Amino acid sequence: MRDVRVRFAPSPTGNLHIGGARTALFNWLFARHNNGKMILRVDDTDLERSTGDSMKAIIDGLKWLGIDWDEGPIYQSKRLDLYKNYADNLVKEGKAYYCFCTKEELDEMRNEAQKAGKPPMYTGKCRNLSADEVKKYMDEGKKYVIRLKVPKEGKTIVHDIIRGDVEFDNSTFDDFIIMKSDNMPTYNFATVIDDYDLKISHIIRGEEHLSNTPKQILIYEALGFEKPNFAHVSMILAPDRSKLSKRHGATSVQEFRDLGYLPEAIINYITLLGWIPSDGEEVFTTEKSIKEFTLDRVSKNPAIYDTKKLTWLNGIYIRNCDIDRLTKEVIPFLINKGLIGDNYDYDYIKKIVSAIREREKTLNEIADAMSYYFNDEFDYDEKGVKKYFEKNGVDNILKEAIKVLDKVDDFNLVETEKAYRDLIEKLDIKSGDLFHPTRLAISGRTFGPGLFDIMELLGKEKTIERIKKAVKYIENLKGE
RNA sequence: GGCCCCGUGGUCAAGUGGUUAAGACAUCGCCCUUUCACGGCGGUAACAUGGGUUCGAAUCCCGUCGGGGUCACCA
Repeated sequence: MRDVRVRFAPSPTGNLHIGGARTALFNWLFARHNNGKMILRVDDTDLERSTGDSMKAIIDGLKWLGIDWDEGPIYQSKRLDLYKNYADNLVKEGKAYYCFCTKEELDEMRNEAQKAGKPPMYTGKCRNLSADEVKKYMDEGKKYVIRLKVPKEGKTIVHDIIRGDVEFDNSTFDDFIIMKSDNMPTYNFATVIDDYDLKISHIIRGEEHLSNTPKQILIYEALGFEKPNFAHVSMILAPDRSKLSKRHGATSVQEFRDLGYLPEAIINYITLLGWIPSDGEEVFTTEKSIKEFTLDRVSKNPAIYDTKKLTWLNGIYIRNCDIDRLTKEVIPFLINKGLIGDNYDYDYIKKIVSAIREREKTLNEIADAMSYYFNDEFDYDEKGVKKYFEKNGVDNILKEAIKVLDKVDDFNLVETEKAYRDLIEKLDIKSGDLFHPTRLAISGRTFGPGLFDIMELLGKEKTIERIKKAVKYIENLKGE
């Protein structure tokens, strides 16, 4: 087998969506598995729609995910001479020809074909123009494109690693354009030339390109190039089985990042959309997928992405994440929510993160769950109030709690718990009668880390202050 | 519309002629527990459909239906 060289070739017309990310990932896994090279190429021959911002977004997205490349980015727009030369040669060899048809003429052709109930194909009007005619039109300065002479008979077969052989009848293709009138190559033409020029061994791309592949093969054959191997990965669909778009919520890796997902969780998840290790274990490192990744194990079915599973995976990665890294990841979310400013106490935040992380699934959720550590003004959970604060005698229990907590000198997890346990015994109440209202008083919530963890983190002063405030609140409730 | 791809529970997904049709997420119930989460145990739930081939089909063939893609001087 020749050296493995693969490429990811986005067109810079938007950000990196999860489908593109998965295509990049599968290329990358394949390259790394085979000790091959990964090449990043930018298919920017559409001058109208290509933007630098979008390219930057795609590169950022890839880097953030940890997908790197060995060569590139290579911009097609900077290699125009290459395409032009090959196109001119094809014309010289009689394998392609100049076409001077105008947009209006083409539209008319299409309309007539439609009327006749035939597919809207180019009729080959300029296919047999004489040299004189060509010269005449050229001299007149008429705009032209270059079309490939497609054989009218025979079949073109795509040998696809994932799908097997796929046959196409050549009669279903017309003489398609390879060079546009602005001297830019069309996608199919530029792709073939670059893939050849860059010595790409395996073209791994989305299924939407499968129908284009026979055309590309026709170009390979006209040019006399050796063909690469093809593998078309199924598409990722929205939950309603339609094509992914903005209305389906987060679809780009940037959006998932802003929602608080970790890159390794996203990588793990999108790998799972079409591939699974031989042991069936669904949580795995990239080392493992690199080691095991082969194309013949890639699924043919289109996949619908399910954020629930992504979220579950993210929770696992959050729980296993290095605490310093996790803290650093959470801080921007905290700042964003206005919970902390630029001068923050890193060690304090780290302690809170470590108390909270195991019950949250995204960085965003962690930041939300941390609010009461920084913010004294919070509302009590409504259901919690009904359940715990409106119970007879809670105010007295909490008053007793204040007294015992006040006597705790070393205000830590062990000592506060000891004080509480003693109080429960003394008052002869159930632990929940004290724990639940206290939790609500100091955090406003009915769930969260262990009660004494919260107390220790909050410190004596704030803990007691908040319980006092809750007592007042409860007395107010009774007064009404 | 022509051509092409795909069709196993709500979702991902094992399975390649003989299985009680795995597993994971989600969902439901129970257990653990000061709460929530984690974890553990258990439940509900699938071979799109009709014909073949075969002793025997989720697995092979054909039709139908459904979904998707593509047919541009977009990529």
